[in-house]
Amino acid sequence: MLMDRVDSASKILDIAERRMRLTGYNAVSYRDVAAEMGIKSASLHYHYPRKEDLGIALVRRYADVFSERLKARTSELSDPHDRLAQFVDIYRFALKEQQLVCLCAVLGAEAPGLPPTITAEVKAFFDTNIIWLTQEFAAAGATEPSQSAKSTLSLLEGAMIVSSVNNDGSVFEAAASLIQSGALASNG
Amino acid sequence: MLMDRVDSASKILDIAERRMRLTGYNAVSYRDVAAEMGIKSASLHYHYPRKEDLGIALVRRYADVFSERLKARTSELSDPHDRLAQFVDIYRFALKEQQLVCLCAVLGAEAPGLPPTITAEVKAFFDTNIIWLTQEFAAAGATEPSQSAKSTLSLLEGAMIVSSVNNDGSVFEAAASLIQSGALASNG
DNA sequence: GTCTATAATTTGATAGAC
DNA sequence: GTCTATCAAATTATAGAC
Repeated sequence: MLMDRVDSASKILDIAERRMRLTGYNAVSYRDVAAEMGIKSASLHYHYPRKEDLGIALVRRYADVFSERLKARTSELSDPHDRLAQFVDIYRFALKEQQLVCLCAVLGAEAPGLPPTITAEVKAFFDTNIIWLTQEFAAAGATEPSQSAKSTLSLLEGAMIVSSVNNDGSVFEAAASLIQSGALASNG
Repeated sequence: MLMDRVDSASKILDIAERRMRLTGYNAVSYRDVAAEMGIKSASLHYHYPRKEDLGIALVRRYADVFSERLKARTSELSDPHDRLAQFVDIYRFALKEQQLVCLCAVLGAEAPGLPPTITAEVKAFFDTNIIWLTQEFAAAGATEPSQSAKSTLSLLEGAMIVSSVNNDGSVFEAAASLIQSGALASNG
């Protein structure tokens, strides 16, 4: 029937991503990921020879999925305010529905201890986010679009962590409503 | 001469804290900390039998030092705006002078993978911060002091991570100036 | 308090059969 | 692509001498 057999490589990424977003890079082992998949750890090395390879693939896919999701949600919206709301909602969905913090917030927090290639991918994700946000704030007429963008990203990433640790969704919602209020569109 | 011999227990905390703020909990080993101190890892276990004990002591001291520092900086200030500026400046000092992210941002990002006792200490740090900030925003006449407090903490923690990964101090400064502009004192 | 020595476990990784 | 088998290294932790 050619059933729902997703290829192993992407299933590995699914499991590893979820675990890394919960516990960080170093707490995730090949054995644990393999066990959750129902295969042996040696088989993981066939797909991702070194752990660094897995990490890079993880962040790249994460960034790609984010970009596609953002594009899909905003392609038919022209109002920067509406587009920004979609940006925020992607983060909200991850935290509320998946109960997961942003992968790049987790890896970013331990960045100096990661292979530099992985840190570079995390930085690229942040950069892409800031560029997108800067364009939106510029279109919205913000006085300092770049500063608004940096603060918006920082606020969302930080709110995910605090909200997660404190098990208090109101932390994220405070951040989300602040962003959508337009308070970040004017300079400090 | 009774020279500057700081007791081992606190020197261990100094080294372990710095390393954990760079790489996270799991990347820090007793051997590495001991090597940096010039002693053997077995000696660390005399002071902190289990790694969990070390982690708890680490976060507790971090929270205590933060509280004392905040008190010292604000005890003679009555203007909430000035007091808030001191709060922000403690975070700024850590990032700019020590080149370190907040310990609780790092541990918070990997919280589900830590011993629950350590996660509880991280949560306590966030709670204390939010309570202090809420009082200040209330005194400043904010419409929703609690929401302002949560967003302020989230913004600072997130800005430290993004600023650190991107090696871009302007990320933190954008957050700092936003907070001090009073933009977070009104509700979304 | 620090040492030597060592145990028990986990980890990332490889070789080679199927 | 997945397996068995195995390895070298690292990790947390303990026992007991000094």
